[in-house]
Amino acid sequence: MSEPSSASNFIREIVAADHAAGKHGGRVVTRFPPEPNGYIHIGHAKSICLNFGLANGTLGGACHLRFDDTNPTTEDPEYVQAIQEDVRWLGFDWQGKMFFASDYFAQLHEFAVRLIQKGLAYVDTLTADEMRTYRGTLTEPGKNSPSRNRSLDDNLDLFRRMKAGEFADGTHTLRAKIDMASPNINLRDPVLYRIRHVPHYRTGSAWCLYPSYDYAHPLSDALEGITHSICTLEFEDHRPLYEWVVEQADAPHQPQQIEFARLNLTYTVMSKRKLLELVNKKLVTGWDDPRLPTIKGLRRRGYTPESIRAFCDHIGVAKREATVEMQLLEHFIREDLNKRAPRVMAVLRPLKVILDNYPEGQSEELEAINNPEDPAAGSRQVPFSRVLYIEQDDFREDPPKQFFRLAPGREVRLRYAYIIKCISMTKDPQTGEITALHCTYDPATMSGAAQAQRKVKATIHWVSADHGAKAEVRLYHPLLTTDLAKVPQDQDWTAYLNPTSLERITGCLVEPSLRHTTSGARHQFERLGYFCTDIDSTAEALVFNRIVPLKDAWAKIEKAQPSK
RNA sequence: UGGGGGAUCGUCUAGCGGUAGGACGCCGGCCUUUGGAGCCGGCUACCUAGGUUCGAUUCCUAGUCCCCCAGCCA
Repeated sequence: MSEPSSASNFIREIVAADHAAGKHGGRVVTRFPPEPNGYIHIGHAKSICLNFGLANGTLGGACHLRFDDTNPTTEDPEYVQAIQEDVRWLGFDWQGKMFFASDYFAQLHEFAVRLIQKGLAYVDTLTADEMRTYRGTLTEPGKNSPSRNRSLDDNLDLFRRMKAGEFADGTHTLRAKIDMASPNINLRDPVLYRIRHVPHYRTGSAWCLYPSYDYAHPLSDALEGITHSICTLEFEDHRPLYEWVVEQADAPHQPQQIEFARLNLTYTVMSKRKLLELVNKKLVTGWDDPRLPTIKGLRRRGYTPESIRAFCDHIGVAKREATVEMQLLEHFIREDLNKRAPRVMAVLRPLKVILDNYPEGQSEELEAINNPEDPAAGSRQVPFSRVLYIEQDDFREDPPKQFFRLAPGREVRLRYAYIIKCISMTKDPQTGEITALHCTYDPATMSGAAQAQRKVKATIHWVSADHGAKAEVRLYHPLLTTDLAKVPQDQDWTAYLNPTSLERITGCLVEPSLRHTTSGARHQFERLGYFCTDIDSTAEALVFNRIVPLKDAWAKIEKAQPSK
């Protein structure tokens, strides 16, 4: 597995230069600041790898995990728990540096009082609608609120009463006094505190006013001694506000905000709002639905943390908007699993094969290599007998050009076993569907035997009918039928959900060694792909998720062929 | 037509005045008891127009296009 390349990027360069110059006292402290209002996804993984990577690469560096829990109406401890699990599962350790913005509520409040005393904040009684009107537009300056020149004492008193719970939600806000005419709308007296008579999952009912992101975030960073506060592009024009807050509140330390482009992936959704919608509307089975790009989803699907880290290391960090092709993610899980996943044989869509010249009632154990990429993985025994199942796709009654597999009169090798020849087939008289193949096997061609050198064009996988275990296999296809960036905002994006994103195949047959597989185990089903035993799987009812198919040269050839 | 950002192969990304490189993808070939893996070769890019310079993807000027901002969300 390719280890973190620590490929350079503009942020790494800035941090390295600062570190070398002894800025921030030579320290490098970053943070991953999720809001606990949803599960994290691979876009967050990019940020996690960046932030932890930056800190880990520096002597004495640290990366904090900080929950940005300033909005109790949407946040939930379930998410706090899940996010911790996911960060840990990805392979990162915050070394005890786990914090909550809510830890700072008292200090944040003190900073607010100071801002009021400095004449830099005021209590406003405008309603939300009025405030919007007063804010102006992108091209017109805003107007000062009538509350803007309240006396210092009035402000202090009103703010005290806000905190004491004397006012209803929405009636008062604390606003920064900056510039209602600023061309940067974020500087038009942004709201610092709003009233919410809602209990907070951590602070209970201690507070009925909660700080806004623009106020809490920079001060939380400052309080923790964050040196480089890395966030996504949409916060770029909040930076002047970020700096204003830290400066004017006389915070102990000035962190540096740096923005980068968030990750987008083709044919999937990467917005918390949309993911929540999928979960709430039960359009997916949950946050861990294997079709989702959530960490929990990827994990259940069978992705390894190593593959996700390798992916994040290779996509780079820059400021231009980018949408990475899903194939790149798939590349990294294939690369990882090719080296470590044991091979087994499984037939997804079984076609019965009867070896007419193989003695009835007889069976033998054949040796099969566990992983040709890893000699240490050893080998196992696979039972062989007269009646087998092969993949329906591996037989064609009327084979097209370049089809090397089984067809009437043709020969093929059974993996780790004999060469067989198709003699005849039986069909369902009603439907015409092929129900079984009659073949003969050549005993001299046992895999590895001296006379086994005869060349055949294909080797196919199989499972012995009497020995195989039944299984359900779940195949996953892209969540969306289009790139959402192309869908107009006012359109219902769920119309572009792929109706066949989940394909459940029952009646699959897997080799007996898989009977005792445990959930989370990953195997390569030879010639098919990499599969992960699902948590739904039991000894009686095996369930596998396809993580990613193997590259399929034949599928490409077939697709390129003129349809006959 | 306010402000803030961004434009390099199909997709990501490097470049920091000196032959535009890598990865994925795609196309060939070799090899193969997985049409997998591996190996070899090829493919295609500097938004436009001027300027500075011996030399510009890089610096300057003027355009063009794309993204973000008018939540008491983050």
